[in-house]
Amino acid sequence: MNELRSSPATAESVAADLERAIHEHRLPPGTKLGEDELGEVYGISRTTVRAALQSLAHHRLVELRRNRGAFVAQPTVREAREVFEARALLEPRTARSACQRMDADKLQTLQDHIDAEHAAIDAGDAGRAVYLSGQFHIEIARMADQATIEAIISELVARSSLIIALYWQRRAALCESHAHHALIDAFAAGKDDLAEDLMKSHLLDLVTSLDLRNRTSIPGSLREALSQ
Amino acid sequence: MNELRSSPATAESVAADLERAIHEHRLPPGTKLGEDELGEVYGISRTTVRAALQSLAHHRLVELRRNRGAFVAQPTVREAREVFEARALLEPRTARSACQRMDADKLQTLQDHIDAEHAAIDAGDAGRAVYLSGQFHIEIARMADQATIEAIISELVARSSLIIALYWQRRAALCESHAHHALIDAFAAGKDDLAEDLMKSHLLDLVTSLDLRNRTSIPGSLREALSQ
DNA sequence: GAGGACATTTTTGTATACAATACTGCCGAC
DNA sequence: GTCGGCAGTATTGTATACAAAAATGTCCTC
Repeated sequence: MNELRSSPATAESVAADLERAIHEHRLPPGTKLGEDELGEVYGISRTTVRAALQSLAHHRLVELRRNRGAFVAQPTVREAREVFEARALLEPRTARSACQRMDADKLQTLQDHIDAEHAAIDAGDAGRAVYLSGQFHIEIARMADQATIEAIISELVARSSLIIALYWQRRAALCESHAHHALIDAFAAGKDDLAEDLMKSHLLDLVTSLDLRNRTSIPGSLREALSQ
Repeated sequence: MNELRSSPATAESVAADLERAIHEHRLPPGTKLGEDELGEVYGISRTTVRAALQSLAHHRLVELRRNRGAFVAQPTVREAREVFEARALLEPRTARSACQRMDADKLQTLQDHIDAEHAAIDAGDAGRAVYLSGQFHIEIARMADQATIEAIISELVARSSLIIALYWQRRAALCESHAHHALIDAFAAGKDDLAEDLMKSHLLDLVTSLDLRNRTSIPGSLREALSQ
């Protein structure tokens, strides 16, 4: 995406670029992220690449194996459950707070998000739709005016994106935006109790839409290659 | 602490060492962490030091200012409130889960923690007492068998340690261990509702024991120097 | 022909050298 | 006397070079 930017890429910009690529499933779980390769792509040295990879590793988006290199993380079934457990503790109450601080501008921002989501779905860009769907949750946390919780949710949303890439069973791609619509309605009506409940059940729906049976899709990329 | 270890220090060990030093308030908020200086102390190059500092920066324990260097973080009053807001969302429910999975071994582990805490207090080592007090909370999260939530709480506890260093008003140093005792009792009795409530009020007590008035102790070290 | 050991190659881990940026002290002008 | 600019110094940011580890491919032995 940024191969030919004028100023040299920084560790932060590379990390952001990679994070987005992972988010949008252009870099699927298990992908090897070679340092030389990335350095060549972005026109920077391995030093800077390593800084970016370390940053992503701290967010659990890439796994760093000693003397082996960096790989796009492959959350286990257990991790998947845990991430949504954590989100279930944080997001409903955060949605309530956001509802209490809602105003016309914020409502419009959320509406724009949903519109962009729909546009991505219509364009057949599922990866981008997932990304935007996650951003919707982060935006709500931001509106709750809790920067710390927002940062935590951002991380969990990013990991959720990986989880969706691994465990999503394509049944109804549109159920999500319906839930998001309902949330906006609750926000607009100022019904904070409802917003909290909607978020709670929305997250529950998300988990149940995943295929988290204890099959062996956990470990390395070899299993995936064998199953093809 | 590790100046004369046989094998060379790794980025991880340096990060752990620094984290502990920050935890125990041996490195107070605002302390400059020069790369050359640290490299000399641990007998490693700046490359490794930088990796450790970046790791700590991701956990918000140190602040990285571009072309300025690394400093032990100085959470603002706002951040302090936010950190405890997040803990209030996560820890009570986690204490409940831990209670439901409690057994004799785990109870003993928690009791040992408290004993160590008391020993540190008796020895006048307040820094270590704060560290152990934090570990108590992390241990509970671990017992809830939620690695993801445990990691989040670990980060919040570490930041809480900085907040305590900055905003703690020394009144009753022993109120904490009393709350921890009460929690153990609830665990032993298997009263998960009580455990959840106790954790909730314990966190509330912690916040109220801080001096979070909007005084100007926020920004750089200059303000602190002026007030002395 | 199969298995294991060794050498090769590739890739990461670490240190060092250079460049860029910000800070400190000095000097001159107003 | 104070303010503004300028040079020197120190520290971080980045790149490159070297060392170590792991993976792979080849060859020899059984």
